[in-house]
Order: sequence, then structure tokens, then C-alpha cells
Amino acid sequence: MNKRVTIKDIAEQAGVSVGTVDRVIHERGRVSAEVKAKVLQVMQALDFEPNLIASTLAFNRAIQIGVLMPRLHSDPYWDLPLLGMRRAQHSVKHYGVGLVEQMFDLFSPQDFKKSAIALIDQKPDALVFPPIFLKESLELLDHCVEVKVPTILVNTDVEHPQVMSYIGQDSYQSGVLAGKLLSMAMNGSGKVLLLNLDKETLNAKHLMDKELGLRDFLAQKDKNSFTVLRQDVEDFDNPERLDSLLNELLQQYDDIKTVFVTNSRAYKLVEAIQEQAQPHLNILGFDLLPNNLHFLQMGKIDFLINQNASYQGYLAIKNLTDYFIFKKQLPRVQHLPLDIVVAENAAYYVQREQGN
Amino acid sequence: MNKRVTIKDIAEQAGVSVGTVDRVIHERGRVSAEVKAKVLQVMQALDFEPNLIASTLAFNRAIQIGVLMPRLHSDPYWDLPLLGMRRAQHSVKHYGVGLVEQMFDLFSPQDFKKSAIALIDQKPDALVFPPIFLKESLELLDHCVEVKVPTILVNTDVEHPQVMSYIGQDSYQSGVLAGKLLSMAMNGSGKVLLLNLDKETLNAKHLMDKELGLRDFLAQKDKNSFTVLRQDVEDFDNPERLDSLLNELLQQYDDIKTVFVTNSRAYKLVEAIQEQAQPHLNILGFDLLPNNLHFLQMGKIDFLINQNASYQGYLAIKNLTDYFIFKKQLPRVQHLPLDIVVAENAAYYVQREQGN
DNA sequence: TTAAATTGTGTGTGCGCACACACAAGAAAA
DNA sequence: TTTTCTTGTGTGTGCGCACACACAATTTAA
Repeated sequence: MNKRVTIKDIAEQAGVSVGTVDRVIHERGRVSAEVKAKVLQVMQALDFEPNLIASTLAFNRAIQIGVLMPRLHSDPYWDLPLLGMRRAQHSVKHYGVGLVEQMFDLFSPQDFKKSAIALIDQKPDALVFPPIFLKESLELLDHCVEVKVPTILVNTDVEHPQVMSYIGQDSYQSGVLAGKLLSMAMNGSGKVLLLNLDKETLNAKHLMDKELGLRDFLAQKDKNSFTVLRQDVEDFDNPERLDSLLNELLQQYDDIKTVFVTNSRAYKLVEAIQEQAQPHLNILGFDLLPNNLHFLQMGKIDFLINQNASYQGYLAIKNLTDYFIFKKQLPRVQHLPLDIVVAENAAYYVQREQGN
Repeated sequence: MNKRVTIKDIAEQAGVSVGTVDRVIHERGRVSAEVKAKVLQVMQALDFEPNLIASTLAFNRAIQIGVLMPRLHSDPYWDLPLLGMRRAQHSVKHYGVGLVEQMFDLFSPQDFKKSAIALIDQKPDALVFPPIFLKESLELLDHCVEVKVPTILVNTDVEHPQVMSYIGQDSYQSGVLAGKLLSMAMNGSGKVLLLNLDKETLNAKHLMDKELGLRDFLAQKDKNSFTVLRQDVEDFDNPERLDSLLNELLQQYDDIKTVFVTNSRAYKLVEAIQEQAQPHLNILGFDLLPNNLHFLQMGKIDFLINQNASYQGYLAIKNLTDYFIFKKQLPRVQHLPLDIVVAENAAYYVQREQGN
């Protein structure tokens, strides 16, 4: 372990004081061109790497990350990223990184807007949120430009100059992957029932992308043998309705072999299905919610594609720490793995959700 | 951001000096019982959490982690954990954590032993290695007891008091998972050809475990419809031999639908197979080696189970940093996820291998 | 020409903690 | 009783860096 090079070493070698070296490093100006060149040259020569530990200690400034998320416990999916963020905050708090949380109603653009304003008022150093409502999100991003708050998006990407980084899944590709798994389960031919259990499905780009991915994959695989039936259900909290709808469809179309639930609500479908002598349906859904996992273990759900929602939140905070504390550049897009989860390998992912 | 509590605050509140508080925290003794109790009580009351940044800075000691691994570039699989370790070292070097690497010949117990001695001679603070040779590994662990070097095992676990932590896959469960995937591919019935492309297969517990997992799963699924044929091939570097062997087996047994290559050498099989009008075989293998990935994309390998070899190495170093720098307790066993990798989701895992 | 602003450089302090050292008081050994 | 050891406590320095401040040498303005 050849002793680390410090700014003091640089100073000596360059024949200046540490203050001058410091000014060069932080580009604070007030250094003559020659001296600056000399210092930089010595830094290169000695391969200087600043001691980030000492740096953060001396920096001694708290970083506040504003977090704008759907209200906790209002929807099981949306709890995941928030909890991931909190876990991350816990593990970087000694760098002086804190969260300022502001919750909003998942189905209310007005509330989103109100919460956004409240959050900005607290002057956070950065912002993290999922752009659930496109119009309001763009307004928020515009506002961020003014107050110069860098932003990380999770869950859905939006093109905007103020977006420093997007962390989330590749929705199209997750549709492709679903196609692969379902085509395997269908063994050559059959119909896929695509279920959008959501409100305002038409506006949800990520759901559209998943459908597109599925259709593209199946078409490329075997255009004539596979069919996709799409059904949007806004009233997904009504089990009787869901069940009867499903039965109607099964009567109307034969050869429906699999169901693709495009979001995390596959468990709602399973809960709704009455035990009858139905043809066996293979069900594919998303995300490791407790209910989904339960049905996966019971064999009522066959596949879950893990979009790593919890890890999305975790990474968002970790990355902002890297950005502020360690001065790292962040990639514009970070797609997380699409894990194929079956009963036989679910335990590891559940464990990882807790850990990190 | 309520200002953090420091040892100075504790000292004031308890009416003692910081030195005394320090002695209490580090249990260095030389503190009277009453004072110690008082200090602890104040620490509790103020919810003191030491500033780990300041702590590591002041600690100012280099930690050397001894790494004993198969020689780089001798086997593509074994490169992964080592590269993971180097990546990890890079990301924690500012804590003063360094690696002392010592390589050995993958097939030579003698060389392993020699390298182990050479490594111990450099007095590392901890040791990481895969216990490839059981006898020699146990000797090494015994020696570690004497010199008091805590050890982390990767890839294979061994019971020994000096083993602080094992990081790796659950081999049995990976066999189970393979069973699940292959049974799906076989659609109800058929034979699995289990290929051990390795030397000294009989001594390799992890290969045995995989076989057991596969057999248990298939038996439980449908005892009568599935059969496992096992074939050990020590001469796996000879393509002609492999190809003819496979053809013999296909002639001898009908209804072989799938091949389970129990380690990372599935690509060797694919390379050996001559393009003939064979019945289509679904092939399952392990690990994201470049060659395996290539054949996965080409559709010649159907599934890869990712044992996260690279991440194993990464975690080993990260965990030791946590242990030494942040005084965290490590779990005795850390099983990494068994990722199901198909052509449609491979990219993310490849990307993660590079990143972390 | 002189005062004021600007530029270039060095010094000093503090971030919170770890640890060596100093030193007093009492206990044990001589 | 004197000496040595032990125990309990406080003080001081340094880890490497960030940043405020001091101050001289210029340059610009008045």
C-alpha cells in the first residue's frame, strides 16, 4: 500500500501552498495560469485522487433529497420504491444525506401538483418522483429548471432537459419477455388474454409499450398461431365483475390459454376467480407484492416479472449520493433487470428486497 | 436536519472528557463502573450514532484483503469473481481497503497450497477464496485460526469455525430451478440428459447437489414421465469426442428432449454439436460467459441460470469493508439470486456485470 | 497621484473521531 | 515507608480536506 497522495504532497511538489492546490481542484479561480498549469501537471504526475472520506467530512453540508411519491399504503406497488428509498437513505445518512418526503394521492393530479409545490418550497437539493401525471410532471420539471434542482425520474421516463437520470424498467422489453414466457407455456399455439387492470389505461404509455412488446414478439415467433385479446378493466376492485367478465371471455373465445396482467395487480385476478372447472390458465404478472408471491407459491400464478421497484427507489437515492458526495456522473437511463420469478427462485429476490 | 450528536455532546452531558467517552465506546477499559454507566446512559438518551466518515478518517489504517483465486484467464468462469472483487476494491479504496492477490492453477492442489502459504506470509487482515480443493482448504482454514485471519468463502461452502461468511449460490436449488425450466420445455414428458463437463466430478459436491435438486423436482412433478440420464465427461475439451458421445446417447435412448449442463461449460457442448438433422434439444446451462451468451442469442442455448459469479466476488469485498470499516456483522450464509436468463432479458444482466 | 478594487497566494481552523500521552491518586510490592 | 504498578481521567495531535480570512502585489478607478 504505497501511501496515498494528498494535496499536501501536491503542494510541496508544485512549490505552492495547499490553499492554492485547493483552489485549482475546485476551480475557485484566483490562481495564475502558470501556477495552475504546474499544479495540474503535478497532480497528473502523482496520480492524485482526493480522499473522499476526508472531503465529505470537511465539506460538512447536509444534502436534502426531495421525494414526491404516492401516499404510503395506498397501493402495494407504490410502497416498494419508497421503502427502497428509505433503506438507501439509512445506508448513506452518515454522508449527511436526508430525505424530505411529500406524498400525494395516486389518482389525483391536483394533489400531485399541490404536493409538488409544497416540496419545492422546502428547497431540496434534488428531486425524485415518478411522472405519473404527464402534464403536471412537465410543469414541475419546468419549475425545476428555474430553481435549478436536478431531478431523477423513477418508473416512467419523460424527455425533458432537467431530467438528469431515469431509473426504471424497459416496458417494451418486459412485454417481449412476457411473450417469450407465455409462448413457452402455450406450447405452440393459443390465445393470450391481455388484462389492463388500471384506470386511464389509454394514457399509460408503459402499459401500451408492454402490449406492443408482447404483440411484436408473438408475431415474430408465429404470426398465425398466437392471438392477443386485450381487455381493459377500470373496475378492478370488484371481484364479481372481474370473474364474470373472465367467464364471458372464456365462453366467447376458445383456446385462451394464458393471461397477461400488465401491471402488479395479478393477485386481484386470482382473488376474483371462482374455483370452477375452468380450463387451466397460465397467469403472468408483475412485481413481488406479498399477494402475488403468495399465489406464485400456491401455483396460481405461474410467472412474475420483477421490475425491481424497490431497487429503483434504492438506486435513485444511492445515485444522488454518488452525484453530490462523490461527484460521479450519472447515466441518463438506467434500465433495471427484468427478473423472471417462479416459485423455485422467488425466495432470493424477496430476500434481496429486504436487504440491499 | 437536527444536528448530529457527537462524542463531544456526550462528554458534556455526562460531565466527562471526550477521551473517557471514547474509552467507553471502544471498550478500552480504564473507566470506572459509575462513569461508564453514566456515559452509556447519555449515549442512549441522545441516541448517539458515531460518524463513520470521521471514524474511518481518524482510524487511518489500511486493510489488506488476501485473495486466493484461480489464475486469471485460465478459465472463463473463474475470471468473473476475481473481476468482481477488483471492481469492488475500486469502489471502496478510499476506505483504505486493498487487495493482495495470489493466483493458483485451477487443477493443481499443490499449487493451491503453495499460493496459500505465500499469501498468508503477507499477513493479510482477511482472506477470500473458493475451497476448490477440500483437503487443502481445510488445512488453510486451520492455519487461519492460528494467525487469526477471518475468512470468506465464495462459490462453495465448507463447515469450519474460521469461516465468517459464505457467499454463493444454492446448488441444490439451482438444480430444482433447472428441473422447473426443463420440465416446462419438455411439455409433460421426456428424458433429461445431465452432463457433467468437469474433472473429478465425484468430488464436486455442488455438482452432486444440482443433480439431486433436478431429480427431486422431476420426481415430485411427475415420477413416471421424466427420466434423468447422467453422463460425466472429463474430456470436455475434445469436441469430436463430445459430439460422438452425444450421438451415441441419442441413438441408445429415445425421447431425450433436453440437456442440463451442470456448470458453465454449456458452450463447449454447443461448439461440439455438428449441424445434423438431430431432434431439437433444449439446452440449459449456467453463467453469463461471453460464449454462453452468444449461443443464447443465437437460440442454441435456451436458458442460462445466472449464479452471479461476478457479484459474488464483488460482495465478498464489499462485505469485508462493512465488517472492518463499519463494524457490521456478516451473515454466515449469503445465497445470491438464481437469475433465469433468456435471450430476451440477457442484456440487463450483462450490463449489471460490468456496472455494480 | 492616491485611493479603491482586484488578483494571487499563504495561513489557520474545524469537520468528528482515534489514539498516544500526561498525570494524579490509590493499590500493591519492596 | 518508599517505590513501583495499576487505575481512572484529561489533553493534545493528526487523519485529509474545505473554506474563511489575511495580506501582498497588482490593476483600475477617481
